[in-house]
Amino acid sequence: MPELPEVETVAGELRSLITGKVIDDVRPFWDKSFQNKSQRPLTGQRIESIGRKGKYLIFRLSNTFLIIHLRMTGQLIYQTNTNNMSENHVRAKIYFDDGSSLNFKDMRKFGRIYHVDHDESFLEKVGCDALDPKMDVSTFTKLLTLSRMSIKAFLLSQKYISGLGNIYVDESLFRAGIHPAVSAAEISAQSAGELFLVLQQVLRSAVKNMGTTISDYRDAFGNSGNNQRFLKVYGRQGLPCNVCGTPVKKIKLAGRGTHFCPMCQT
DNA sequence: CCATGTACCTGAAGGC
DNA sequence: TGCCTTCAGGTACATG
Repeated sequence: MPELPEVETVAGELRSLITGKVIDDVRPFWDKSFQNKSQRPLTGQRIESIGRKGKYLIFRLSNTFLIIHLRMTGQLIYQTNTNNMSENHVRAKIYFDDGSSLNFKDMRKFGRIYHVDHDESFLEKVGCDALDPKMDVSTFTKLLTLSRMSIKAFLLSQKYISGLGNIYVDESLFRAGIHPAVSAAEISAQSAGELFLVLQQVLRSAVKNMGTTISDYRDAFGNSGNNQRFLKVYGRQGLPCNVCGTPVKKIKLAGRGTHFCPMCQT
């Protein structure tokens, strides 16, 4: 489920909801969902700030960090005594000393909460975030030349540039007019530059739309996103391309369902 | 280096 | 109604 825009939406909401709160307890209900890699106690630590790198959420605490990846179906729902929330699929709960809590719901149990001493070493293999100012046109263009993978696989791999997933890769390649099977290194500098601008535009407008909900994604209040209304190829297989009318094709590439217009993307 | 398959999980949807 | 297969926003790991 969640890619950069969805994680960014949740991060922004949690920033105003739980920054400054003090953790009373973290309780897992599915053991694998919470991985404690620190000797230090969580109880009594304050949430100092909330950040994000790629699809990872980073809670900076007084002494340690909580790092959360939602994988396919993870949700972080904020709960107070005044709102009621279904307890279905709750895999872990973070309790605060004011009685409120953050609920980690995850139907498929792929998501993880890590408690670690250092965030940077834990995330060192994750590439620069796609919306980080350090990622610019010339950096992106140079990165492409490093790999002969298909551009689809390149963008999905989180080690060069992070935050993109299956939906936004397909949407960006469509808007840039690039066939998903083209090898990254053989894309011209000119068209790599265009791709980068399109990529950022697609991500930014998805953030404005509070993310894309296909089925499971919900924000911290349990609400769906709105960006699914603006998808041009993802999930539109068999329907006419809204630029040229050719039916949108769906193939398997890099192990994932891949949607594209065979006419517009070369 | 790269592509492919499998594993991790649950549930929805489609074919028969 | 039920049974079976396939698929799903992600990633780690094994195998040629």
